[in-house]
Amino acid sequence: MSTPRPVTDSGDHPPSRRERFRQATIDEIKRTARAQMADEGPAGLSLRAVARAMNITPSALYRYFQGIDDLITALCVDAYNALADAVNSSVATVDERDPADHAARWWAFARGMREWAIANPADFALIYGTPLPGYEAPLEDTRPAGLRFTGTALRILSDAVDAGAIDLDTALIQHRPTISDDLSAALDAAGIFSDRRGIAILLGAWTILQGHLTLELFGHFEWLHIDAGTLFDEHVRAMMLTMGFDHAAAVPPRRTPSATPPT
Amino acid sequence: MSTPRPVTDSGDHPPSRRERFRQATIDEIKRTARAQMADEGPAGLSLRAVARAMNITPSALYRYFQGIDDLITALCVDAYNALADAVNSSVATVDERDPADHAARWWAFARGMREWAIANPADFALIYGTPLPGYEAPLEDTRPAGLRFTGTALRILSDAVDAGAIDLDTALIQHRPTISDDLSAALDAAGIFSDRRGIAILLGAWTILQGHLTLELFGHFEWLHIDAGTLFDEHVRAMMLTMGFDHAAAVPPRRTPSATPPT
DNA sequence: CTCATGAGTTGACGGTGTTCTCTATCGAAG
DNA sequence: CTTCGATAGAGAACACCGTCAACTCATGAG
Repeated sequence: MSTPRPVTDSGDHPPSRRERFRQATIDEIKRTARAQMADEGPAGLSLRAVARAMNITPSALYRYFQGIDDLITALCVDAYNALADAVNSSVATVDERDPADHAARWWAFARGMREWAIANPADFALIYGTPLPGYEAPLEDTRPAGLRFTGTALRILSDAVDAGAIDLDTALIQHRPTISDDLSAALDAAGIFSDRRGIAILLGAWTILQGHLTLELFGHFEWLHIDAGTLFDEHVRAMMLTMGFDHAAAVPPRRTPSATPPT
Repeated sequence: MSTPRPVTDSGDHPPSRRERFRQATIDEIKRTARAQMADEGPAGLSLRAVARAMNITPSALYRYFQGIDDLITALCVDAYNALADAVNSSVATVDERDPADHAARWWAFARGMREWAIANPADFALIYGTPLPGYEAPLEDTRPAGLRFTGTALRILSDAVDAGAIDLDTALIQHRPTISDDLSAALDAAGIFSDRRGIAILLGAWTILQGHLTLELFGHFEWLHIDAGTLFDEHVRAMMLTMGFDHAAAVPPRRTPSATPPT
């Protein structure tokens, strides 16, 4: 489906000299594009500017990407993976201390997401902000990477429910959403969330994270001169109470003092 | 500050023939620009395309707007005002039935916002989505319109607290955010929310609305094949419980059956 | 009637994504 | 070591974009 891209590799046994150079160029293009995106947002990305920064002709980029849409897709996949890596490593530091502290795992997940978003605002905007004008993400390339993040959240919540750290009956969210048969079958196969209320809880949590991060990163808290970090913690705390977490009252201390992220 | 724009009006007593024509042209430009924005999002707006649609030269537009940024600012202000009008009229229909039903007022506010956002996704993205690449909104023009919306929410919540429909002590959000002295003074002058917990409650509600609407409008619920309308109601319901509303258990019937908005 | 002011056009500049044609180099096969 | 196909890149062109300067022409006020 997406293979008409000009590629060198026929077999994949040893990365030949040419293929290594090719991969290095692809990496440099993506790196340059990300740097440019960081300056003026995802919509400010420009093939010609990337080429200029690399001392290369714009048309030369077409040896590596079919066009700017293809480059954007690659950046989207990288961003999804980077976000998933960030939250996974954040949760992992809890796991190696006490894998049974499910509330701490969720805190690590939420804070890990925020820290990644603040460190990489352009990537966050790319995947969770306004869709780019003429661009439609090819889901067959993008979805797997995107589901890694969702999967981590799903696993944390599912584990918490199984361990009794979340009591679905005391959760304020009691909705059982109707979901597609595909997803339903996938969940049953994975043996998680046979109680559909978990889906609603996950969606509610996602909504709050998305809401806070878009408001914060897109500058809507600035005129309030409010401490966004503390506010985020309060949102997570309230969210955990509505989710049915048992011990959510205590906000764990923050690793980094509440510094305003550089805008 | 923003008056070097070429304007005709010296006095404002009778709108002269010229000024009427001028205003009509301005309206047509904004209408054309909004139609174009609706097609391919805020970042897809193009002065030349607007001029083309109006059978006019691009440079002619500079008689009416200093540049594309100035046009964007005008569209932002219009969007803020349209949103405020939408939620105000939505709340007004409740008020003329029973102004003391504070839960119903909040429901009307929330649903009014969603209905407006679904009907005008480009305008929503313009003011609450990813900031446009080179554009920085001039706050002195934009803020007053933006505050109309905030003010409506503030008033509904304040009234609800005063009437006892919201019990701040039972709210899950107990945070008292530190806010700027300006805002603090303004609140005191208006005699609302001397209890700062109300601010946190307002911010929490705003976060959920923003989160749900960006997720829904930017297409992140599509692969779930979920009923976004029902999900929204559940989010509002849970939100009202965390806010300390007393009778939030019942979701009021929807006026429009949950039809998927045209994408 | 005069004439400044407004609306509008024309043409240019530098920027953008994209495509086509051409050249030089690399790497492997003979 | 030579040959030759594949690859990387250059260059020019096209249509689009925002913006500006100079110019024309009609309007409306004195």
